[in-house]
This record gives sequence, C-alpha cells and structure tokens, in this order.
Amino acid sequence: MAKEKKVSLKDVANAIGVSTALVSIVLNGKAKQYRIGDDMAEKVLKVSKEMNYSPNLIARNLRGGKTQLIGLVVTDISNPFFSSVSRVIENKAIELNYTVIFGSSDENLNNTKNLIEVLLNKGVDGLIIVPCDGSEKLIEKLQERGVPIVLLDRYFPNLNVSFSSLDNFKATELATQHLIDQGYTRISLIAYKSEMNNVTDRILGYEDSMKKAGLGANINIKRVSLINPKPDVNKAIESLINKSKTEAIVFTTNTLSIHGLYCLQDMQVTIPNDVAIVGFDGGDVFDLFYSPITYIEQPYVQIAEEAVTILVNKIKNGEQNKKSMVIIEPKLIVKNSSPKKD
Amino acid sequence: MAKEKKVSLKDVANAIGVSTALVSIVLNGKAKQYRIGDDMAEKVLKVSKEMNYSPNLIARNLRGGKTQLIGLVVTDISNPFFSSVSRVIENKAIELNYTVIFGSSDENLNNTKNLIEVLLNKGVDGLIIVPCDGSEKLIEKLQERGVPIVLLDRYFPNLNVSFSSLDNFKATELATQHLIDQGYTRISLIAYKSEMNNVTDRILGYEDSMKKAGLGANINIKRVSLINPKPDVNKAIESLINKSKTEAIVFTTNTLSIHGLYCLQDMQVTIPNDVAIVGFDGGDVFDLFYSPITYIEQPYVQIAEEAVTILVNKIKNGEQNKKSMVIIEPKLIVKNSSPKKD
DNA sequence: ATATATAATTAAAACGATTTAGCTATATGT
DNA sequence: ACATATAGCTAAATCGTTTTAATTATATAT
Repeated sequence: MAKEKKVSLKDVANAIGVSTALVSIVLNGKAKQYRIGDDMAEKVLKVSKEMNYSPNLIARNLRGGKTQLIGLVVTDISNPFFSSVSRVIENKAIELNYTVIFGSSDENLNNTKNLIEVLLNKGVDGLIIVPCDGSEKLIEKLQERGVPIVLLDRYFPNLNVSFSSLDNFKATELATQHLIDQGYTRISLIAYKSEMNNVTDRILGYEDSMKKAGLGANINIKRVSLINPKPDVNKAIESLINKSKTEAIVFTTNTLSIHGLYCLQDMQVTIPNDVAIVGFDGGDVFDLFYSPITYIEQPYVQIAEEAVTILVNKIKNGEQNKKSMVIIEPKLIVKNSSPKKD
Repeated sequence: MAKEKKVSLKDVANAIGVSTALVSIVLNGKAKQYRIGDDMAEKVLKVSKEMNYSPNLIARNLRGGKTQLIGLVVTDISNPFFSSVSRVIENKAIELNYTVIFGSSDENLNNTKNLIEVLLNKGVDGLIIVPCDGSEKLIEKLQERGVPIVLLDRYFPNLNVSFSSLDNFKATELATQHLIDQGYTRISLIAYKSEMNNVTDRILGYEDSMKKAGLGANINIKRVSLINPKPDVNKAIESLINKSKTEAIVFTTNTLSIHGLYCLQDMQVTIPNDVAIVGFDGGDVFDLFYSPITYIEQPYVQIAEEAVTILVNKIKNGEQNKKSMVIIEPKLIVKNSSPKKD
C-alpha cells in the first residue's frame, strides 16, 4: 500500500547538493573523463550506496536504447530440450548481466513473427531464435534491420546470420554407423516433415552412412508431421516392422523417440530382440526403460552458452554482420537397445 | 545496418499536422472523452495505420509505469513441472497482452531475492513467484511495497498474499487411502526437507490417512535434501526396503519419484511385486515404465492459468490487498504399480 | 450586448536517466 | 597585466509517450 517510490538520480543529487549530471557521470565511471574532483566522486559513490540507489532501467533505456534484455524465441518452452536450453541461456545471461524474455512459436511462422515484434517492442537488445519452417525471409529482414540475432538449434546456411547448433549430419552418421558396426543392415529413420537444416542434415547423415556401407538400397525414411507426429509415427512404425522387416530404427528427435517407444510398447515389439533402437537426446525415459536406450547426446550446454556469448558480443561490439558459426559435435551413448547382432 | 528508426507519435502528428497529444488521445480510445472531432479521429486512425505506427512501450512505461511485463520466478525452468507451468503462463499472458520474463531460483533465498530485484528493475508490472524456504519475510515486504504478487505451487498461509496451488493435503490423502484400500498397511512416504506448505501439507495428508485407518504406528517418513536429493533417496529406500519391510512407497514429487525408480531398479526390487508405488505428476517415464506407475495428477494448467488471471486483475484493478486463494483438487491415476494386495 | 457554456485542439510538464555544450573560477604563460 | 588554459561543475536537451491545464473559437443563454 505504502508504495514507496524508488530513489532516483535526482534524489541522490539533491541529497548531496549537486546536479544529476554529476551523479550520473560518477556512477557510470566517467569521473576522470569529465574531471570530477576525487573527493566529490567519492562522496557520490558513498551517498548513492547509502541511499540504496539503483538506476531505473526503463529511463536508461529510453535515453540510451539498451535494456539488458535478451529475447528468446523457442518452439515450445515445455519441450525438455528447450527448457534445458533455456535454463542454460538464463544462467549465462545473468552472468553477463542480462535477463531473458521468452516466447514459444509452436513451429508456426505467424507466431514467430508476432513474437519477435512483441519482444522488439519490449526493447530487447537482441534475440536468440529457434527458427521455424519458412522463416528465412523474416530472419533476413531482421538482420538487415540491424537487430542482433543468433539462431539456435537450426539455421539458414545461405543467410549471413550467426548460429549455434549441433553437427546434425554427424549425429545421425554416428547413430547409423554404430548400427552398421553392430551388424544391422535393414536400418530405417524417422524424421519430421520439415525443410529446416536440422532435419535435412540428420537425414543426409543417415543416407550418407548407408550408401558408404553399400546399403543404399535399404534406405528407408519415414517422415512425420511436425505439428501432430503421433499418428504418423504409429503408422510409420507399423509399416517398418510389419512390411519392411526393419531391424533397427534411428529416431531424429527426443519427441519422436518417445512416441516410438509408446508405439512399440503397444505393438508388443521387444527391444532389442525384435528391433534395435537409437534415440535422440537422452533423458530419464531412456535410462529407466526396461532395455535402456542407446542415444545421440547433444551438448546443449555448449550450444546454448555459445549462442548467448555470440549475441552479447554482437550487442556490445556492434558486430551485426559478423557471421559466427558454432557447430558442436554430438556423442553416441551406447546402452542396451542396440546390441551386436548375432 | 540501415537501422531504420521506428515511426513515433511525433511522426504521425507531423504527417497530419496536429499535436502528439491529439494522436495519443485518439489512439488510446479517448477521443470521445476529450471530444476530438469525429472526422479528425478517423483520420488519425487511418494515417497511423498507414504509417504502421506502434507505440514505444519503453516510453509509455516511463510515463505510465506499466510495461505489460510479468516476472516469473520458478525454482528451475528445466524441471518438467515448471517448464509446463511456464508454457501455460506464457500462453495465458499473451492472451491478456503480457509478456513473461523469467528466472530460476534453485530453491535459494538469495537467488530469489536478487532475481526479484532484477525483474522489478526491468519494470515488470507484477510477479508470479514460486517461493522458497525462508522467503516469507521477503514476500511480505514485497506485498507491503505494493508490488502485485501471486504465489504459485506453494504459499504462506499466514500472509495476506494471493496464491494458486494444488490441494496438497488431498493429494497424499488420495494416494495413501488408495494404497490402504488396496490392502497395504506398511506404507511409507518420501518427502523433501522443507518447511514450505506444499511439502508439509503432503506429509500431513499422509499422516492423517494413516491415523484414520488405525495405521498410525506404521507411519514412516523419510525426508531428503532439497538441493541434492539423490543420495538421500538411495539411503532412504534402502532402509525402507531392507529394514522397514515397506510394502508401498508414496513419493511427494516427480523428481523424487524418478530418483526412487532409478534406485529400485539398481536394487533389483520389482514393482509392484516387491513394493507398490504411487508417484507424483505423471509423465512419459511413468507410462513407459515396465510396470506403469500409479500417480497423483496435478491440474497444472488450471493452477497456472489462475495465477495469471489473479495477477492481471491485481495489476489492472489495483487489488493489491485482496487475497485470492485458488486451491485445485488433485486426481489419482491408477496404473499397475499399486495392485490389490493378495 | 454580455456573460457563459461547449467543442476542438494544443502547449507543456512529467517519467528518470545520459550527454553535450557551456559556465565559472582559478592557474598558467608571456 | 592580459589572454588563455584548465579544472570542476551545471543547465538543458533528449528519448517517446501520456495527461493536465490552457487556449481559441463558436454557440447558447440572459
């Protein structure tokens, strides 16, 4: 009720009997530059601390155009991968004196567009974006507008826009090669219907490994809806198991892996006896499964931290057009779902 | 690069040849109140649309003290419960024309304090807070300062602060009664070492049910570290199984349930043959477990939506001191981990 | 004809910080 | 002694909005 207003620069200035300019200068560490007397400077520091002054960031922003706010656009904050990524981004941001505003796009172009506008309107200094299908033009325009951006998880190779991402090709290459090494030949892949590079590269990594192993004829890719994958996954797996006699399945995201496990469970298909599995991203579901799941691990901490670092450099140094490209190597974690074939 | 500056009120005003005041008035729907001419009002609307004007929210906030920003303090955004809650809050916020800034406290008082200060500094209009142990004074002061707050997931019964939460007593009551009904008598509980009401109420619900069933002598509560629960859970379960001959375990959070499943897995204890289980919150881990886990379901969507609704009402109507209390009923979802005892 | 009401609009202050240009007093150079 | 340099500080503009009080012109009442 007794809504005490915060102490302002003016309050501090009045308390000492000087101008707000002087206080501002001293507190911004420009005392020398503006040749403020040493004793005066000291006094300002002391009094403003005593009065518990902290600058009004809104006012500072209005004047200077900086909010120390980072906008984060993910596809869904409740997706474990993105909530983990968000946590890392948050921590790194705090470390660098930023705070995160976020929004979820649901892989939808319009949502992405609206969200970005809202975040810019709130005055974010820069954006970390997980771009969705069809957002290339949007991102390009943003970059042209001079907005500091870093793409995360996926990117547009043709754009001059910085990104931090997994080596997606390597990811499925690792998975596929592992299965080949274990003696499987009828290896299939389940991936989203999306033209984003994370999906297409994962497909390429699989195809390439199969071809190099002389298994080009066995390439079998099922593509499922990005928005509502479950029914498609069910259909795909049923077909793979019953028609294609697939020996092993590579899933290209965590969500797909989990839908797959549900489906195989329902079909009473035993892992790994009836089919071998390589999942994506790990998690308790994989480790607590009756047959712990082999998976591709994404070093999401690095991916997320690099994104923040790049963005903050852009913001601070105005490196708007420097294209920083971070591609992190995946790791294969071998468990029980992909044993040597007898 | 060609950082085009946004069109301002002034730009629109100049284009028409009127004052910024007039434009502002019309765009805020106060034309009638200020008796602006109908033709003029129409023209302003038209031109500002043509020029693609959108207000600078920072400036607006500096003047009016509103940012349309909601601060969210959770304990950990990467915890599935809180990431799900965040997603709901985000959606509800957008619907009401707000955006969410968030931070994670890690159940730490100092972090919570710092975070709240940061968020207030960024000018949030109000806060949704998951309070941690020892934060009662902090929250009370905030309320006294006149900051709109709603607590989520946990609350302080003695404070005049609004909250939205699960009926925690009912939750463990449901779980315990279910196990009793199924014929178990040696029922134990695993809970955090925390004095927050969500934990203490869950303990009370269990104790009450046990006593009412004449099983007071069998009450067996293991309390584990909030910060690093894993080793404590392991010790607790080992003791419960080997020493106390427990027949059934009720877990009081999702994280504890999962740690418990890992431990039981390692100990080769079979569920439900060796021990029955009731978990908390559900999730793929429970459903895909070899013996799908019975659990208490928290209607997190309602809990989260109510929190936003209450907060926005506070912000808009200045209902700072109206204490809204929302307590949502849990549901028991019975699966295979708690069968009738033979 | 004079006072008063009403309609339509605007000037200017305010929010709280930063920064540029300028002011005053003392010190230095010649 | 006089111009100039320097040190130390301040006035005022600025960012983009909202709002209060004021202004002008016209209409109505007496």
